[in-house]
Amino acid sequence: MRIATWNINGIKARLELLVTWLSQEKPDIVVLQEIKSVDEGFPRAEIEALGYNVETHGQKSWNGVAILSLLPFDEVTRGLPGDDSDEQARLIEGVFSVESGAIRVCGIYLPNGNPVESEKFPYKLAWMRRLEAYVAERLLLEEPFILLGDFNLIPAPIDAHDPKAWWGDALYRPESLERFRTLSNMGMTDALRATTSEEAYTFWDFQAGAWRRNAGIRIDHLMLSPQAADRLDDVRVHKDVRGWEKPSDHVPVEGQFSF
DNA sequence: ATGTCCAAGCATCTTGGA
Repeated sequence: MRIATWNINGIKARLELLVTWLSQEKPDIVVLQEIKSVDEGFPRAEIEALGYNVETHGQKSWNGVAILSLLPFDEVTRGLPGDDSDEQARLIEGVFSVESGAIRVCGIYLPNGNPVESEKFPYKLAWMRRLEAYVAERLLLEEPFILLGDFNLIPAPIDAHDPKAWWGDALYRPESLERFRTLSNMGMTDALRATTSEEAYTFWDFQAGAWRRNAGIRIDHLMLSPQAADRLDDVRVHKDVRGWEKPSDHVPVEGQFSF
């Protein structure tokens, strides 16, 4: 089974790109971030035409997440618990049946957190604390649980072309990395790093010729419960998609599993 | 030095967000 994450940066502007990629790759499950659309505005018919079941958790203008799946959904959960005043659409989870039982796939768009001096940075850290509580509950289920998406976090120096330039940014500073490490310490495995110690960027800014200079960062991750990590075969970053017509600034990252 | 792109609105540019 192939399970992918992709920050699409606007579903309406990228529909053609997404349809091309889905038709070519036919992944089983895809989580999308930054759909920048309300649920009613999501172009579900075009994606359903490719055989996908579609569940969205959108909002106007910003954020918004979705799951596309060739398998039918057994359950869908929208939103991260822990703060009733939080109206940002950043989490959607689906449960699917496979031969060995159930798998749980949770797509997230973790807050960017910049500028660090603004209220956005404490919101990011608080969101990550809430995510830890959520993950702790999921781990108790002892099922294959795949937490994937745009984490807006650079885990280590190898994950940036110019780590010194990023140090201090909300994506790469001690408070953020401490929260990310906590997820690891709880038992969630960084799938890409379980398969390679090579550079593997997933984002290249639209600005400053970042793609041309390969000035990328790795911020899109698959984090796996032990039961999911046991079934991981490989991880593939679809780097070539960044060079396609009218690309997103992120590329798809795909985990291959023996489910 | 700055370089880009998307969504939305009392709109055809401006603004906020990344």
